[in-house]
Amino acid sequence: MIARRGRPPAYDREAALMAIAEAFRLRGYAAASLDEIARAAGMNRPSLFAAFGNKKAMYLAALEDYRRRMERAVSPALEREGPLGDALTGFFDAAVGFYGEGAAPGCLVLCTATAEAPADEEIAAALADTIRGIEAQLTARIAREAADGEVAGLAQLMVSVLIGIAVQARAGVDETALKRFARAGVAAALRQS
Amino acid sequence: MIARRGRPPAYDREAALMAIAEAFRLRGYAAASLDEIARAAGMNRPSLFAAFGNKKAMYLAALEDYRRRMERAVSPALEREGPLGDALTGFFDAAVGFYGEGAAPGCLVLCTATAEAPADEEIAAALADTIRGIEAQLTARIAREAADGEVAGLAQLMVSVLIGIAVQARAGVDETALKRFARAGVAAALRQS
DNA sequence: ATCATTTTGTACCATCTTGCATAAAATTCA
DNA sequence: TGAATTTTATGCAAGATGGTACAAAATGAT
Repeated sequence: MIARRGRPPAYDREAALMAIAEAFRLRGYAAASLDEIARAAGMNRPSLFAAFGNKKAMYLAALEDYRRRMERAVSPALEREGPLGDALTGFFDAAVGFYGEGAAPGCLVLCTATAEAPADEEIAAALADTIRGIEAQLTARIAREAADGEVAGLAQLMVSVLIGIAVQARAGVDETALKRFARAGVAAALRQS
Repeated sequence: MIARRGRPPAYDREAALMAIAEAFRLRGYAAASLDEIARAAGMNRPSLFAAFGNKKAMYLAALEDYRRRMERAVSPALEREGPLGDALTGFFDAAVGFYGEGAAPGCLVLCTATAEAPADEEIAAALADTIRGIEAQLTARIAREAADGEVAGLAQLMVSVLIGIAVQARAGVDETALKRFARAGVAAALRQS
């Protein structure tokens, strides 16, 4: 433990970042005020600024953090050995669970960054990177089992299923329906591959 | 033509509503200011309020109008007689074209209402209704050709492809890639049905 | 021509928002 | 104990925002 001088921070950076992400997820980027965010994080505004920079920097940090947490939540199921269909089903079940956590359902990136993307290059880049990252991970996993010519198409289809889950969770579709839907999608896509 | 008393309006209601929808699509609901909206519509704020009500009423009217225009743009291709695959491909091509129009790509409903849905019941209802409407239309068309047991799953998969197109268009994916992706999705989903 | 009616346009207000300045508080080091 | 350092907390300032009041303008009716 390195002894730092000065008054010690009263907040835990990881917990604060998660609370910030939750605040943005509940209200969207533009509608979330710094007062709300500060209250959610248990900090006051000057501390927020000192720790994370201005509102956009907070949002970009929240997007990045959320993406990492999402990956930690869904990767184990996807990377598990065994039939591709089981891995994909496990992946989507984990995603449904992850998107259902917290005060508001849906994906922070896919449901709030979309609103701001055309007006802000960095947010658009974060959105595009997140989708590309998901597609890359799905592609790598699918390539272990499927025929070469079908990998890209299958991966893109699975990306759409994930996006569909994120958006429909936001629209109020309950978790069991989303899981059933994911299973049907996987079954339809893998039929005779 | 009914002769109305008083000074005649200087705006065309349909054109104004379309401009309002475009303004919201470019910036999202919360970030779009009434000044921007008024400028886009070629009206000033008092006229805007008189014509469409407050900001949320404007947004709900824009969502409804956008949904109608979307339906007009994609229905003909979907309802055309012939192989289901061709109908679906035509539907998605039309959707890609529709989502690519205007100043910002992506779907007004699927890319901006998602941000506000948890904080506003009416917007959430508009989002859910739009998705349900699309699903119903796809279900009806698919039921004309596919086996009973597969209709629902196929329709849900196609809903996801559409949502995936909307979001990925917003993320900057170009139209040819989106159309290719839609074709691959249709092919994968219809294989051996 | 005058009045009633409806829309337009300017200006305005109250509120909220972002971001920061500044002083108090809590800690380490000498 | 006192100086240095870092965080917290109160509060403030500049600007943007949603919404409206009110007078001018443009039309139909009498």
